[in-house]
Amino acid sequence: MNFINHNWNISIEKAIEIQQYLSPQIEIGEKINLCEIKTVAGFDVSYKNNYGKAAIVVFSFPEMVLLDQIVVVSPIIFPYIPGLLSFREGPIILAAIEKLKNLPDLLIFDGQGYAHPRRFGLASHMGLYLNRPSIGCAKTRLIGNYNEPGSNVGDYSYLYDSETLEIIGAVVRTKQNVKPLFVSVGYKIDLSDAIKVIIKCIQGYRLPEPIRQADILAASG
DNA sequence: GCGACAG
DNA sequence: ATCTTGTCGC
Repeated sequence: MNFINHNWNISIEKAIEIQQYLSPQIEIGEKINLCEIKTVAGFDVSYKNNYGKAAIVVFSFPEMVLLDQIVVVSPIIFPYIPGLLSFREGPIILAAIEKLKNLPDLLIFDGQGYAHPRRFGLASHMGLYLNRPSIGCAKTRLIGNYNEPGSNVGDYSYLYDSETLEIIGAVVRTKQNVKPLFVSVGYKIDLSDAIKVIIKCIQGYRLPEPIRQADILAASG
């Protein structure tokens, strides 16, 4: 077993080991400029019994015109363990990506990126694995402390590691009077740009459109 | 030991 | 994530 292309059918201990080994490789990824991004994709996975349904929805950027969508159903074996989500959803997400004709320029995931115990959440893992810029966009917090962000769309506060006080992400208001989103760097993008992209993807709802549409698609029949 | 804990 | 009805507010 090598490392970036590691096996997915592994033990919990091995999964943690892989995260610790791969996490440092996130910083060697050269950051991209937003002007290079022409397409963005949103990912989501729904569950039913022992099966998962992964959905990918691709939009042009920054125009936000729907370009493509994919759905894949497959058995899910790895359990849900906070901090190890990528080992549960990674396989089915990669299977769905294989059906895309073109890999989008930027990938947005429903979960954390850098705002993770080992700085290697779902978005970071997928971004590194696919060598593509990625962003973590979660509906709830996994780790970290923060103050409530302002009430206007676009307002945000920082998410800090509770022990080191390092900035690990941002808490972004994407809709007035609605709970904020937890945005963090995935791969090859800085936090400032990640926040900008998420805001540009907001089309009147709490969730950025790529994720919102993927949610709807994964939840459908 | 107790509480927290992405989806 | 998923199980679940009505209900308050913009």
